Formats: sequence, C-alpha cells, structure tokens
Amino acid sequence: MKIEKLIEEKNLKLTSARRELLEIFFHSAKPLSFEDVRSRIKMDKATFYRNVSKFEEQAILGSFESNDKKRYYELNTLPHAHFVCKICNGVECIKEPFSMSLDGYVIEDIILKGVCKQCNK
Amino acid sequence: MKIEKLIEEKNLKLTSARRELLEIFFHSAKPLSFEDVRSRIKMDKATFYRNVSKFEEQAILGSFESNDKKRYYELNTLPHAHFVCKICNGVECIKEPFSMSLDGYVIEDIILKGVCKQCNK
DNA sequence: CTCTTAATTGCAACTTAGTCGCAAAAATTT
DNA sequence: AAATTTTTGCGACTAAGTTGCAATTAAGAG
Repeated sequence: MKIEKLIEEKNLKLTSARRELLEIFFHSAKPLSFEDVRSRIKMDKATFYRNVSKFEEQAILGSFESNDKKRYYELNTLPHAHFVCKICNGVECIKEPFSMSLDGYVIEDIILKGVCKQCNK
Repeated sequence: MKIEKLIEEKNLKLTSARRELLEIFFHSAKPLSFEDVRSRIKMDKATFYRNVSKFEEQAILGSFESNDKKRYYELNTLPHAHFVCKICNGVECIKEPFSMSLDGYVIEDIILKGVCKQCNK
C-alpha cells in the first residue's frame, strides 16, 4: 500500500500514529489543522506536531499558517494556491494553477484572503 | 496634521498611545507586529492590541497573519500583495499591483510565501 | 522467536501571541 | 471645575504549539 511504501522510502518507522495520520491526509481534500485531525482520531498533540514536522522535513507534507492562528497541513502535491475566508476561517485549495513571478524571489505558495463562495451569498 | 484629522474623522479620541501608534505606522514601509512596535516605543500589549483592533474596525489599518504566528499591521493604502520569507520570516510589501479573480470569491489580500531576495543569495 | 537498541509515544510542564477584567488615569461633556 | 465616559496598564488567563522525560513500541541481530 502507498503509505507503507512512502514511509519506507523516507526511512521512517511505521507506527500506528503515522499510519493513521497519513491515512487522514490521503483522504482529505483540504489542508487540516491539529483540531481537524483531533476531531477524527484520538491523538496527543505532541505526537501530532512531532510527526507532521518530520513529514515536512521529508517533503511529505506542506503547511501554512491561516488567519486563525492555526497551522494547516496537507500532502505535498502539485503547487497550488489556497484560499482563506476571513468570515468562516475556512481553508480551500484552488485547483487552477497560478503563475506569478517576482525578480529575485522564489514563490512557493500563494494564499488568497477574502470572502469565500459560501459566505459571499 | 493628518493623524488628528484621521482620528477626528473616525470619531475616535486622540490619546497619546494612538498618536504614537499611528505615527509609527505612517513612517513604516512594512507591516509591523507588536514586537516591532514594542522595539520602537514602550507600550502595553493590551493597549496595542485594543487600538489596532479599533483601527481595523475603522479601516485605518489592515492586518494579516504571517508565518511566525505573529500578526502584522499596516496602514490601509492601495491593495497590494505581501511577501513572507520562510527563511528570515521577513515581511515585505509588493508594489506591483496584482490581478487575480475567482468566480464567487472576493479576494482582498494576497500573500506570497517563499524565499526573499536577501535569503536567495 | 526473543533480545537488544534506538526511535516514538503520551503526559505534564512550559512558551508565547493575544485576550479580558478591573481599578486608575485621561478625555470629553455639562 | 465636576461629572461622565473612554482608555490605559497591570495581572491573570487562553490556546496553539514545544519540550523533557519515563514508558512503550518498532526493527534488526542472533
């Protein structure tokens, strides 16, 4: 299965915490915070944060800080922008690819802030 | 002077804390966190946060959360993007105007994350 | 399969940005 | 100048995230 292979490739040990975490990220369409994960499975926050940091070091996950003082994590797939709603604090992935460049800078992520579709009605 | 006029217009009371705060924001080229302001003047954090919130309500200031868990504030001028460096955590304003739109969404701010000019050398 | 070793987990204590209640101080109204 | 209202500053508090440490678990060697 892909989780086992991924962990193997990165020379990490496969623990149940890691399997559960990756399982969740593989099945989520949005970036998730600790709270989001916590609402799905029981996991100590130290375990969560230590594992997601390790996954980030290994480029399995990426993350960004949202508007609500929480950090959101997701699988490192193709580069794409994120939208953060200032009303509901919801976080979404924007599928349409972005192109933006700036001399001398490396742009790795784009976060758009404003009002999402739902809250705009 | 413009600070007095601005405060007047927004029906706020002009206190020395507010004058000092606005003075700093008027002379800064970058968004500032409480720590940044604190390094320039002595001010209680409750006073800082209560005033910047009030200024935000009155659309005098705008703010965003950076990568370092700190919130950065700046005068509400023309819409422009911000760049946040993941190496030095520096925050900069991008002068070039952006144009990006997304059906059904209101985009109010754009934050680019990556590596800044300095750290890229 | 069992032993050994090294990594991981879970808990509690801690850190840090930001918030809140309240009494003292400063502004504005009368 | 007195009365009323708002703001300030302090300390206590909150919530996300980090760290130290003892107990547990994974994985390789025999």
